[in-house]
Amino acid sequence: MRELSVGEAARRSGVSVSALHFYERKGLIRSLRTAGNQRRYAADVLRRIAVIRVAQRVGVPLEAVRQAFGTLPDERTPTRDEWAAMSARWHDELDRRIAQLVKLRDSLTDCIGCGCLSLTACALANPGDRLAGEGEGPRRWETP
Amino acid sequence: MRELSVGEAARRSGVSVSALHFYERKGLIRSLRTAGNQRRYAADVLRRIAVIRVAQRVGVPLEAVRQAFGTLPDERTPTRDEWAAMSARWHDELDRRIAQLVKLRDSLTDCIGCGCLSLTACALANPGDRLAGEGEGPRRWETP
DNA sequence: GCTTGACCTCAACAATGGTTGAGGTTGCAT
DNA sequence: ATGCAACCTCAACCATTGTTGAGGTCAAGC
Repeated sequence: MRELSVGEAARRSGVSVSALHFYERKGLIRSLRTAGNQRRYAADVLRRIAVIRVAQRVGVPLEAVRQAFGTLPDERTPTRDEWAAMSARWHDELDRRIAQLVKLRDSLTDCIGCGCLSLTACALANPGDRLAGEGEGPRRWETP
Repeated sequence: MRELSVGEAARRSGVSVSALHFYERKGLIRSLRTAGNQRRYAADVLRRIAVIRVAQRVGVPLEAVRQAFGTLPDERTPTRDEWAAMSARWHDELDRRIAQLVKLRDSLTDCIGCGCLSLTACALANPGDRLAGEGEGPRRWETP
């Protein structure tokens, strides 16, 4: 069986049929149609869905995934190398997220020690690593 | 200055006034009111907001934060120990998220090697660590 | 005492990521 | 050839996390 119906794709990927419709509307996946207008997916749709799920687990919005998929060929199913390149980018993304969380966790540990949770020096209160406030942002909060 | 107006709280925490209103509606923060019905925040609101931001960065929904805040005293401002207990829980949560991401990243590395991205054995396709499929979920996808 | 900026409430709207339902069609098995 | 599950489209709806605007009030300086 070279092509998948929506139902099969849904069962095999673990996402709902309506989600597949939705992804298609958003340009994340693509379907061929039978004479009777029913969707038929090439096998690579399963990889795409897997990537979508990975992205969602790390908080990457679908629009970003769509753009990442933009580097894949549209008509033919991607080669192993093309997938590997995409995977490598996700790997880097994961690295970044992990580093961010580790930093966050360690900051939190420090904050338990110091009693703070919203100081200028506290990474918790400073998202995006824009720590040095430029006039705006959190101020020192005088401990009682 | 023992009490903060919305504007001050917003400037010092880095979130918008409308977000503060929103958090209050959702029961995440609490305000006293002046004779003229304007909000006045106790200083601990800044910590609460910091915690909210941490939570959001790791993908915890506000409702969960509200429940976590349920363990804090409602009337009096929390003691350092009470905050520390909360922080410890967040620390554990962060640990879990980090472990998850690391696993995800390493799985991805493996997948680059094996060329897979949606196999039964692949953690990427199996969120929530429910790896052993019980009949449902992803099936092996025969490599070409 | 008057102006001005900060504040109030309430309702509507926005983006994301879908789900649900109505109303109709396809395709496989018997 | 007919019945039934699976499919189709389209529109409406849902939760989350806010923002925007209208219409009105408060408070502090001049």
